[in-house]
Amino acid sequence: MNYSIGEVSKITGLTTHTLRYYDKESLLPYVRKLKNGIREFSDDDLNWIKIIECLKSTRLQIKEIKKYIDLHEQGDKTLTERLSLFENQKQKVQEQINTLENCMEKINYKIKFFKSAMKYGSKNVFKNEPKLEKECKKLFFK
Amino acid sequence: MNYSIGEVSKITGLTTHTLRYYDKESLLPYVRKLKNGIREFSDDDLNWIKIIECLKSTRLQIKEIKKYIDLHEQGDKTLTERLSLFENQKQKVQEQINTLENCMEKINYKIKFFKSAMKYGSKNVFKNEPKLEKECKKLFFK
DNA sequence: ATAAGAGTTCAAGTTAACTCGAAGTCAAGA
DNA sequence: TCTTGACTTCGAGTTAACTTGAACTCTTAT
Repeated sequence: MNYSIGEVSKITGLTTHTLRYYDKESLLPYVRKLKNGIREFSDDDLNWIKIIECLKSTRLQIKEIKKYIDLHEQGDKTLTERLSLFENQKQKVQEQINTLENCMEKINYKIKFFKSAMKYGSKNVFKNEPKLEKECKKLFFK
Repeated sequence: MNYSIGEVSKITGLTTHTLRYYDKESLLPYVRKLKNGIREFSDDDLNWIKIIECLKSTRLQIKEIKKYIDLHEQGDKTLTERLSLFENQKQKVQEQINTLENCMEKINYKIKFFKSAMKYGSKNVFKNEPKLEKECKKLFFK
Protein backbone atom coordinates (compact mmCIF):
# COMPACT_ATOMS: atom_id res chain seq x y z
CA MET A 1 0.00 0.00 0.00
CA ASN A 2 1.04 3.56 -0.65
CA TYR A 3 0.05 6.63 1.29
CA SER A 4 0.13 10.35 0.69
CA ILE A 5 1.61 12.61 3.32
CA GLY A 6 -1.90 13.61 4.37
CA GLU A 7 -2.89 10.00 4.91
CA VAL A 8 0.24 9.30 6.89
CA SER A 9 -0.53 12.33 8.96
CA LYS A 10 -3.96 10.93 9.79
CA ILE A 11 -2.60 7.48 10.53
CA THR A 12 0.27 8.58 12.75
CA GLY A 13 -1.13 11.73 14.28
CA LEU A 14 1.93 13.68 13.16
CA THR A 15 1.31 16.86 11.20
CA THR A 16 2.43 17.10 7.61
CA HIS A 17 4.77 19.82 8.78
CA THR A 18 6.40 17.43 11.21
CA LEU A 19 6.65 14.69 8.63
CA ARG A 20 8.38 17.01 6.19
CA TYR A 21 10.60 18.14 9.03
CA TYR A 22 11.56 14.52 9.72
CA ASP A 23 12.20 14.03 6.06
CA LYS A 24 14.39 17.11 5.92
CA GLU A 25 16.32 15.83 8.91
CA SER A 26 16.76 12.60 6.95
CA LEU A 27 14.84 10.47 9.37
CA LEU A 28 12.80 9.00 6.55
CA PRO A 29 15.46 7.83 4.13
CA TYR A 30 13.27 5.48 2.16
CA VAL A 31 10.34 7.71 1.30
CA ARG A 32 10.09 7.83 -2.47
CA LYS A 33 9.37 10.95 -4.37
CA LEU A 34 7.43 10.86 -7.60
CA LYS A 35 8.65 12.91 -10.55
CA ASN A 36 6.39 15.75 -9.52
CA GLY A 37 8.07 15.77 -6.12
CA ILE A 38 5.18 14.23 -4.22
CA ARG A 39 6.11 11.88 -1.41
CA GLU A 40 4.86 8.34 -1.57
CA PHE A 41 4.92 6.50 1.75
CA SER A 42 4.96 2.72 1.87
CA ASP A 43 4.11 0.38 4.73
CA ASP A 44 7.82 0.10 5.35
CA ASP A 45 7.94 3.86 5.79
CA LEU A 46 5.13 3.62 8.32
CA ASN A 47 7.21 1.07 10.16
CA TRP A 48 10.20 3.36 10.12
CA ILE A 49 8.02 6.01 11.65
CA LYS A 50 7.03 3.56 14.36
CA ILE A 51 10.67 2.86 15.08
CA ILE A 52 11.38 6.57 15.24
CA GLU A 53 8.50 7.04 17.68
CA CYS A 54 9.78 4.11 19.67
CA LEU A 55 13.29 5.52 19.91
CA LYS A 56 11.92 8.96 20.67
CA SER A 57 9.91 7.58 23.54
CA THR A 58 13.18 6.39 25.05
CA ARG A 59 14.36 9.99 24.85
CA LEU A 60 16.82 9.29 22.10
CA GLN A 61 17.46 12.55 20.34
CA ILE A 62 16.71 13.05 16.71
CA LYS A 63 20.35 13.54 15.86
CA GLU A 64 21.11 10.18 17.46
CA ILE A 65 18.35 8.57 15.47
CA LYS A 66 19.83 10.19 12.39
CA LYS A 67 23.20 8.76 13.31
CA TYR A 68 21.68 5.30 13.46
CA ILE A 69 20.01 5.76 10.10
CA ASP A 70 23.28 6.92 8.59
CA LEU A 71 24.95 3.78 9.89
CA HIS A 72 22.14 1.68 8.54
CA GLU A 73 22.63 3.16 5.10
CA GLN A 74 26.33 2.34 5.12
CA GLY A 75 25.52 -1.35 5.20
CA ASP A 76 26.98 -4.30 7.01
CA LYS A 77 30.32 -2.76 7.81
CA THR A 78 28.58 -0.70 10.50
CA LEU A 79 26.91 -3.64 12.22
CA THR A 80 29.27 -3.57 15.19
CA GLU A 81 28.61 0.09 15.73
CA ARG A 82 24.87 -0.34 15.45
CA LEU A 83 25.01 -3.23 17.86
CA SER A 84 26.77 -1.17 20.48
CA LEU A 85 24.42 1.75 19.88
CA PHE A 86 21.50 -0.51 20.67
CA GLU A 87 23.20 -2.18 23.61
CA ASN A 88 23.85 1.24 25.00
CA GLN A 89 20.27 2.24 24.41
CA LYS A 90 19.04 -0.95 26.01
CA GLN A 91 20.81 -0.03 29.18
CA LYS A 92 19.34 3.45 29.17
CA VAL A 93 15.85 2.12 28.64
CA GLN A 94 16.34 -0.31 31.50
CA GLU A 95 17.40 2.56 33.72
CA GLN A 96 14.32 4.50 32.73
CA ILE A 97 12.09 1.56 33.51
CA ASN A 98 13.75 1.17 36.89
CA THR A 99 13.29 4.83 37.66
CA LEU A 100 9.67 4.71 36.64
CA GLU A 101 9.03 1.63 38.71
CA ASN A 102 10.57 3.34 41.64
CA CYS A 103 8.27 6.29 41.04
CA MET A 104 5.37 3.97 40.74
CA GLU A 105 6.01 2.67 44.24
CA LYS A 106 6.10 6.20 45.55
CA ILE A 107 2.92 7.07 43.74
CA ASN A 108 1.19 4.00 45.09
CA TYR A 109 2.28 4.91 48.55
CA LYS A 110 0.96 8.41 48.11
CA ILE A 111 -2.37 7.11 46.87
CA LYS A 112 -2.69 4.90 49.91
CA PHE A 113 -1.69 7.79 52.09
CA PHE A 114 -4.27 10.14 50.62
CA LYS A 115 -7.01 7.57 50.99
CA SER A 116 -6.11 7.01 54.58
CA ALA A 117 -5.83 10.72 55.21
CA MET A 118 -9.31 11.20 53.86
CA LYS A 119 -10.53 8.82 56.55
CA TYR A 120 -8.47 9.85 59.53
CA GLY A 121 -7.03 13.25 58.63
CA SER A 122 -3.47 13.55 57.40
CA LYS A 123 -2.06 13.99 60.88
CA ASN A 124 -3.55 10.73 62.12
CA VAL A 125 -2.59 8.43 59.29
CA PHE A 126 0.44 6.92 60.94
CA LYS A 127 -1.35 6.47 64.25
CA ASN A 128 -4.04 4.47 62.49
CA GLU A 129 -1.94 2.71 59.92
CA PRO A 130 1.54 1.98 61.21
CA LYS A 131 2.28 -0.04 58.09
CA LEU A 132 2.11 3.12 56.05
CA GLU A 133 4.65 4.78 58.27
CA LYS A 134 7.08 1.97 57.68
CA GLU A 135 6.49 2.14 53.98
CA CYS A 136 7.01 5.86 54.02
CA LYS A 137 10.34 5.49 55.69
CA LYS A 138 11.39 2.87 53.22
CA LEU A 139 10.53 5.05 50.27
CA PHE A 140 11.69 8.50 51.20
CA PHE A 141 14.18 7.95 53.93
CA LYS A 142 16.82 5.34 53.62
CA MET B 1 20.92 17.72 59.81
CA ASN B 2 21.11 21.02 58.01
CA TYR B 3 22.78 21.74 54.72
CA SER B 4 23.88 24.84 52.88
CA ILE B 5 22.91 25.31 49.28
CA GLY B 6 26.41 24.33 48.23
CA GLU B 7 26.21 21.08 50.14
CA VAL B 8 22.82 20.28 48.68
CA SER B 9 24.27 20.97 45.28
CA LYS B 10 27.00 18.42 45.88
CA ILE B 11 24.58 15.85 47.27
CA THR B 12 21.97 16.15 44.56
CA GLY B 13 24.10 17.07 41.59
CA LEU B 14 21.90 20.09 40.92
CA THR B 15 23.67 23.42 40.54
CA THR B 16 23.05 26.19 43.05
CA HIS B 17 21.55 28.10 40.17
CA THR B 18 19.02 25.34 39.60
CA LEU B 19 18.22 25.05 43.29
CA ARG B 20 17.54 28.77 43.54
CA TYR B 21 15.49 28.49 40.39
CA TYR B 22 13.40 25.74 41.99
CA ASP B 23 13.04 27.85 45.07
CA LYS B 24 11.92 30.83 43.03
CA GLU B 25 9.39 28.63 41.28
CA SER B 26 8.19 27.62 44.75
CA LEU B 27 9.12 24.01 44.39
CA LEU B 28 10.89 24.06 47.74
CA PRO B 29 8.27 25.50 50.05
CA TYR B 30 9.85 24.37 53.28
CA VAL B 31 13.37 25.63 52.88
CA ARG B 32 14.03 27.98 55.77
CA LYS B 33 15.88 31.20 55.41
CA LEU B 34 18.04 32.55 58.19
CA LYS B 35 17.82 36.21 59.09
CA ASN B 36 20.74 36.95 56.82
CA GLY B 37 18.79 35.39 53.95
CA ILE B 38 20.85 32.21 53.75
CA ARG B 39 18.96 29.07 52.90
CA GLU B 40 19.06 26.22 55.35
CA PHE B 41 18.10 22.84 53.89
CA SER B 42 16.89 20.01 56.12
CA ASP B 43 16.68 16.30 55.42
CA ASP B 44 13.02 16.84 54.69
CA ASP B 45 14.00 19.32 52.02
CA LEU B 46 16.34 16.76 50.52
CA ASN B 47 13.39 14.38 50.42
CA TRP B 48 11.26 16.98 48.72
CA ILE B 49 13.96 17.31 46.12
CA LYS B 50 13.89 13.55 45.63
CA ILE B 51 10.16 13.69 45.11
CA ILE B 52 10.59 16.48 42.61
CA GLU B 53 13.20 14.47 40.75
CA CYS B 54 10.90 11.50 40.85
CA LEU B 55 7.98 13.43 39.41
CA LYS B 56 10.24 15.05 36.84
CA SER B 57 11.41 11.66 35.67
CA THR B 58 7.80 10.84 34.87
CA ARG B 59 7.79 13.93 32.66
CA LEU B 60 5.53 15.88 34.99
CA GLN B 61 6.10 19.53 34.26
CA ILE B 62 7.36 21.91 36.86
CA LYS B 63 4.14 23.88 36.83
CA GLU B 64 2.24 20.67 37.57
CA ILE B 65 4.58 19.91 40.42
CA LYS B 66 3.98 23.42 41.66
CA LYS B 67 0.26 22.81 41.46
CA TYR B 68 0.66 19.74 43.64
CA ILE B 69 2.73 21.66 46.15
CA ASP B 70 0.13 24.40 46.26
CA LEU B 71 -2.54 21.83 47.00
CA HIS B 72 -0.35 20.30 49.66
CA GLU B 73 -0.02 23.64 51.37
CA GLN B 74 -3.77 24.13 51.46
CA GLY B 75 -4.13 21.15 53.76
CA ASP B 76 -6.59 18.31 53.99
CA LYS B 77 -9.38 19.97 52.06
CA THR B 78 -7.39 19.28 48.89
CA LEU B 79 -6.87 15.58 49.55
CA THR B 80 -9.40 14.50 46.93
CA GLU B 81 -7.73 16.62 44.32
CA ARG B 82 -4.29 15.38 45.23
CA LEU B 83 -5.54 11.82 45.11
CA SER B 84 -6.86 12.23 41.61
CA LEU B 85 -3.71 14.02 40.53
CA PHE B 86 -1.69 11.02 41.63
CA GLU B 87 -4.11 8.50 40.19
CA ASN B 88 -3.85 10.32 36.92
CA GLN B 89 -0.10 10.33 37.14
CA LYS B 90 -0.05 6.67 38.00
CA GLN B 91 -1.80 5.91 34.77
CA LYS B 92 0.65 8.00 32.80
CA VAL B 93 3.60 6.31 34.41
CA GLN B 94 2.10 2.92 33.63
CA GLU B 95 1.72 3.95 30.01
CA GLN B 96 5.33 5.06 29.92
CA ILE B 97 6.47 1.77 31.37
CA ASN B 98 4.43 -0.11 28.80
CA THR B 99 5.87 1.94 25.98
CA LEU B 100 9.38 1.40 27.24
CA GLU B 101 8.85 -2.31 27.60
CA ASN B 102 7.58 -2.42 24.10
CA CYS B 103 10.70 -0.59 22.98
CA MET B 104 12.80 -2.97 24.96
CA GLU B 105 11.41 -5.88 22.97
CA LYS B 106 12.23 -4.08 19.77
CA ILE B 107 15.72 -3.29 20.96
CA ASN B 108 16.29 -6.87 21.99
CA TYR B 109 15.15 -8.01 18.63
CA LYS B 110 17.50 -5.58 16.95
CA ILE B 111 20.41 -6.79 19.05
CA LYS B 112 19.70 -10.36 18.08
CA PHE B 113 19.39 -9.30 14.49
CA PHE B 114 22.70 -7.47 14.47
CA LYS B 115 24.49 -10.39 16.06
CA SER B 116 23.06 -12.74 13.51
CA ALA B 117 23.83 -10.33 10.70
CA MET B 118 27.44 -10.22 11.82
CA LYS B 119 27.58 -13.98 11.33
CA TYR B 120 25.60 -14.43 8.15
CA GLY B 121 25.35 -10.98 6.61
CA SER B 122 22.22 -8.93 7.02
CA LYS B 123 20.64 -10.34 3.88
CA ASN B 124 20.93 -13.91 5.09
CA VAL B 125 19.65 -13.56 8.61
CA PHE B 126 16.13 -14.75 7.95
CA LYS B 127 17.35 -17.65 5.83
CA ASN B 128 19.48 -18.85 8.71
CA GLU B 129 17.23 -17.91 11.58
CA PRO B 130 13.59 -18.18 10.67
CA LYS B 131 12.63 -17.51 14.26
CA LEU B 132 13.96 -14.00 13.91
CA GLU B 133 11.81 -13.41 10.89
CA LYS B 134 8.73 -14.34 12.84
CA GLU B 135 9.75 -12.12 15.67
CA CYS B 136 10.35 -9.28 13.29
CA LYS B 137 6.91 -9.58 11.86
CA LYS B 138 5.39 -9.65 15.29
CA LEU B 139 7.17 -6.50 16.35
CA PHE B 140 6.99 -4.20 13.39
CA PHE B 141 4.12 -5.54 11.38
CA LYS B 142 0.88 -6.40 13.00
C1' DA C 1 -12.45 27.66 -12.93
C1' DT C 2 -11.44 26.86 -8.60
C1' DA C 3 -10.51 24.43 -4.47
C1' DA C 4 -7.89 20.82 -2.37
C1' DG C 5 -3.85 18.93 -1.52
C1' DA C 6 0.63 18.32 -2.81
C1' DG C 7 5.12 20.76 -3.11
C1' DT C 8 9.17 24.47 -2.05
C1' DT C 9 12.16 27.85 0.75
C1' DC C 10 12.98 30.62 4.52
C1' DA C 11 12.65 32.82 8.59
C1' DA C 12 10.74 33.58 12.92
C1' DG C 13 8.23 32.01 17.09
C1' DT C 14 7.34 28.74 20.94
C1' DT C 15 8.06 26.07 25.12
C1' DA C 16 10.40 24.05 28.98
C1' DA C 17 13.82 23.99 31.93
C1' DC C 18 17.41 25.47 32.74
C1' DT C 19 22.05 28.10 32.26
C1' DC C 20 25.08 31.83 32.53
C1' DG C 21 26.94 36.06 33.68
C1' DA C 22 27.13 40.51 35.54
C1' DA C 23 27.08 43.54 39.35
C1' DG C 24 26.87 44.29 43.66
C1' DT C 25 26.17 43.02 48.90
C1' DC C 26 27.17 40.60 53.24
C1' DA C 27 29.32 37.73 56.88
C1' DA C 28 32.52 34.39 58.66
C1' DG C 29 36.92 32.09 58.85
C1' DA C 30 42.36 31.65 58.02
C1' DT D 1 42.76 41.60 54.99
C1' DC D 2 41.24 38.64 51.78
C1' DT D 3 38.99 34.69 50.12
C1' DT D 4 34.97 31.91 50.17
C1' DG D 5 30.50 31.17 49.82
C1' DA D 6 26.31 32.85 50.61
C1' DC D 7 22.85 36.31 48.84
C1' DT D 8 20.09 39.55 45.35
C1' DT D 9 18.05 41.14 40.73
C1' DC D 10 18.03 41.19 36.02
C1' DG D 11 18.29 39.98 31.65
C1' DA D 12 19.98 37.31 28.00
C1' DG D 13 21.31 32.80 25.96
C1' DT D 14 20.64 27.79 25.09
C1' DT D 15 18.68 23.49 23.32
C1' DA D 16 15.41 20.38 21.27
C1' DA D 17 11.80 19.61 18.63
C1' DC D 18 8.78 21.32 16.72
C1' DT D 19 5.32 25.05 14.98
C1' DT D 20 3.67 28.63 12.28
C1' DG D 21 3.29 31.47 8.56
C1' DA D 22 4.24 33.67 4.36
C1' DA D 23 4.68 33.42 -0.44
C1' DC D 24 4.54 31.06 -4.26
C1' DT D 25 4.07 26.77 -7.53
C1' DC D 26 1.90 22.70 -9.52
C1' DT D 27 -1.65 19.14 -10.46
C1' DT D 28 -5.86 17.00 -10.22
C1' DA D 29 -10.64 16.34 -9.23
C1' DT D 30 -15.35 18.65 -9.00
